[in-house]
Amino acid sequence: MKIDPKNRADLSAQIAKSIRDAILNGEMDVDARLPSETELSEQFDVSRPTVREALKRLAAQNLIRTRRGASGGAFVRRLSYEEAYANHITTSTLLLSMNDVDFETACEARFALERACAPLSATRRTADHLATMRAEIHRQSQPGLSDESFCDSDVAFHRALVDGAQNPVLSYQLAGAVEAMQPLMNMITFTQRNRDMIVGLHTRIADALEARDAARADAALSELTGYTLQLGEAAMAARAARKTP
Amino acid sequence: MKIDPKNRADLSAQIAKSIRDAILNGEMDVDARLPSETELSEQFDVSRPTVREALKRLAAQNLIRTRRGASGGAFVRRLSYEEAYANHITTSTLLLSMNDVDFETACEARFALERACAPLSATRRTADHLATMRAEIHRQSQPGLSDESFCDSDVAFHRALVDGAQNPVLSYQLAGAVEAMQPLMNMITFTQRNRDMIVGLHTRIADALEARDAARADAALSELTGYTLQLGEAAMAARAARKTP
DNA sequence: GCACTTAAATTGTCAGACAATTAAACTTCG
DNA sequence: CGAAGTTTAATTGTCTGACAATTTAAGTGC
Repeated sequence: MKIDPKNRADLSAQIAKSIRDAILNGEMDVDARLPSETELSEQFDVSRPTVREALKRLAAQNLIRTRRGASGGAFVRRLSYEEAYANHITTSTLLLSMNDVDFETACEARFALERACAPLSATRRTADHLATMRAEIHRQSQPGLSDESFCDSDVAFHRALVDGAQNPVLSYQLAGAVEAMQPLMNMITFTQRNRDMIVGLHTRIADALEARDAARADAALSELTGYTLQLGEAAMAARAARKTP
Repeated sequence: MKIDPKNRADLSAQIAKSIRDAILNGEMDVDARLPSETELSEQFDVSRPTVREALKRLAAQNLIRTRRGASGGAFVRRLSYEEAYANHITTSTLLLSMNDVDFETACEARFALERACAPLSATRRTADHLATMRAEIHRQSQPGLSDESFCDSDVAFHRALVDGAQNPVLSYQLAGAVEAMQPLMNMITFTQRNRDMIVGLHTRIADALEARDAARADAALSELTGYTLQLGEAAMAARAARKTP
């Protein structure tokens, strides 16, 4: 396949990179079998544990899967949407939490992207998408719902909105923005008045999509953006005040 | 830290998951040191190679970094934007290529997201962003430029547009959509007439952003969307015709 | 007090072995 | 001959023990 320079530093990382590049460059098709660990160790002139560490790196990125037994081995794996979603969401969440992204920035990004989906969703949403949105609105209206469940439902509502655009690439990119916001949203305490307001806006969005009215959907989303921003800033201010009284 | 159930299957994956969850749940702060490999192997009651495979999985996801020597070890790593970008882009590219996403879908997603950035970029773009865009426009006008270089420049132009929104979260999410399109764009042969048309639209976008005119920017982007779609479909049709003559 | 040496801790790598799993080849019996 | 069961070979998963490389800290001599 490919060899390493004389550089004897971080062998497993080098080997992993070498194989990863081969996959990314399309030199290996989906479901192609990699050489066995023993063969790889001979090819790269390293020990089997080192090869194994390299393969585990690739497995961690969902690039390969392994099977034991005769005619087993490591195989190039088709990256599914579901896995990519999950990966994207954890990375986005981590990125936001580790880099102290402020609520305003995350919120702005999320709603800007959602508004990009709205016109497409107005055209293409199915009855299923609408039903999901209505169901989530109903759930959000239940009294005694915890803040966390309210947020969950909020995410589900917006996910349905985005999925309504019927563009998997869009859904994939949006998932990162919408889901990664959740930890930040969870810091907010939603009073009954807040919830009523949000439910009202959600209803307006659903109504607009039902009527296939992109402009009205956009207007409601715009209002929701402003309102969420307002709630978030109040929550952040309260939080800051508690920390330095 | 945390232990495994009696389940003796895929030990290294289990251990990796256990540690990853601890990091994601915020149980370990950035730069916190994990126990040494020997300690971990005792804690989880497995051998050191198994622990090492688990750690390599985490390293592959940029969750930890390791240092040799006394007071070395594995440390929780702050995920930087640059790394997350790179990760996001390779995943997006792989996802598109492995799942045979058609040009239309990818293109639609990309421009929908870009149009979401345009209004913000019109408000916030700096002279630097404008300068980058102008420079790339100039580069695109050079005669004798290869198709690949033209695409590179196109990506750089659009990246500047997105960065102009001054929202790192937005830039991060957009990077996946814009860069992942490149392999698809590279299938297109850009004639001089195509290029003139695109350069013209780019100029209109840059002019609009310079004038901080969101509506004009949006209009130009909309036209560019249609034109790119048209080029792409022609290229895909030609490609299909070549395959089955 | 400062430069140098030594020691200790830790990851990186290696070699060889055995267990677990799987598919194919082989054998046996109806 | 065919089918069911058995053996065998290939491959990954794990373990043990060892040594090398690297880095920090402690000690030592002047």
